[in-house]
Amino acid sequence: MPKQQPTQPTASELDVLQLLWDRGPLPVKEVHAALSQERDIVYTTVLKTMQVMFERGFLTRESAGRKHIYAAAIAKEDTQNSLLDTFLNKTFGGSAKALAMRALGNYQTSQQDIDELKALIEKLENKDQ
Amino acid sequence: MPKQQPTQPTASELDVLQLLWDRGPLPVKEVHAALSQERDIVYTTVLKTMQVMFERGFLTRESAGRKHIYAAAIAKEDTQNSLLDTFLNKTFGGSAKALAMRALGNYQTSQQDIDELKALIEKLENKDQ
DNA sequence: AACTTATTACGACTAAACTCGTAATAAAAT
DNA sequence: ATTTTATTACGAGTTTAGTCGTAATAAGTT
Repeated sequence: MPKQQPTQPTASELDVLQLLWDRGPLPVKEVHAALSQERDIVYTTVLKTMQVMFERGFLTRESAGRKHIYAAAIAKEDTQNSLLDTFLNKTFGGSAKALAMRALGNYQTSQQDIDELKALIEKLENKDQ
Repeated sequence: MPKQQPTQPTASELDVLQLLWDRGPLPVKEVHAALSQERDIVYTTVLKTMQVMFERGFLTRESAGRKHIYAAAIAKEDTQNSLLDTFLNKTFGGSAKALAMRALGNYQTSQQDIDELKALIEKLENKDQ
């Protein structure tokens, strides 16, 4: 089901994508500002990363005066699905159930989370038969 | 909850670990034989990988005549938990529920899987209150 | 003991991701 | 028009993982 992109974004590319998915198109300056709050990183490093991502087709951009405004060119869900597929196979031998149960068992779940999960399971159960 | 190991195994180190977790302690020769069925890989590449893993503390070994028998030194569940934690944060913004639902939605689930999930959710619900 | 073979040890090469410094460019300000 | 400033472009260095070839070692064989 998950659509495999030609190549997957790397870890630091994913950092950039998360930002653009969250906040919409941004110039390099703002991406740098945001990432700087998390870790030490120089402006040109972010710039270079985003230029490479543009070449790789992960970002689009448009000129606004002297600067470029970059936007995510790949969908958040598709990208997550692709990464999930890889991770699932490498680490959990492809067992979605094992992964799901571990995730739920290891972390807090609110009552609302539980309700959503119940609804999903209901749906899966009906789909099956 | 997931115990963070000093460092995490890389992709090809994980291949070795999966084998040792499945089949118990093995000499390099057998690990190479098994991995060769999946992809082209030279004996000394596997040897080197396992030597590095030994230095990193991921494997133990004991001498048996001229050869070494290697065993996994880190537990499967702990390792999966650690990798899951990293992946969850990087790719799903730390939302275990989002990850679980996506995994379940994207892949086939048997009736037995569903039953196990229901049981887990039941348990979570009771734990919460 | 010399020879063959199985295995390990070691070092070097490659590729990818990441990083940053410097140069070039283009806009804005004087 | 010249200077300053913001931004991009480019290239090179670093690190990590992965790969493999060759040399060394130790066991088994003749």
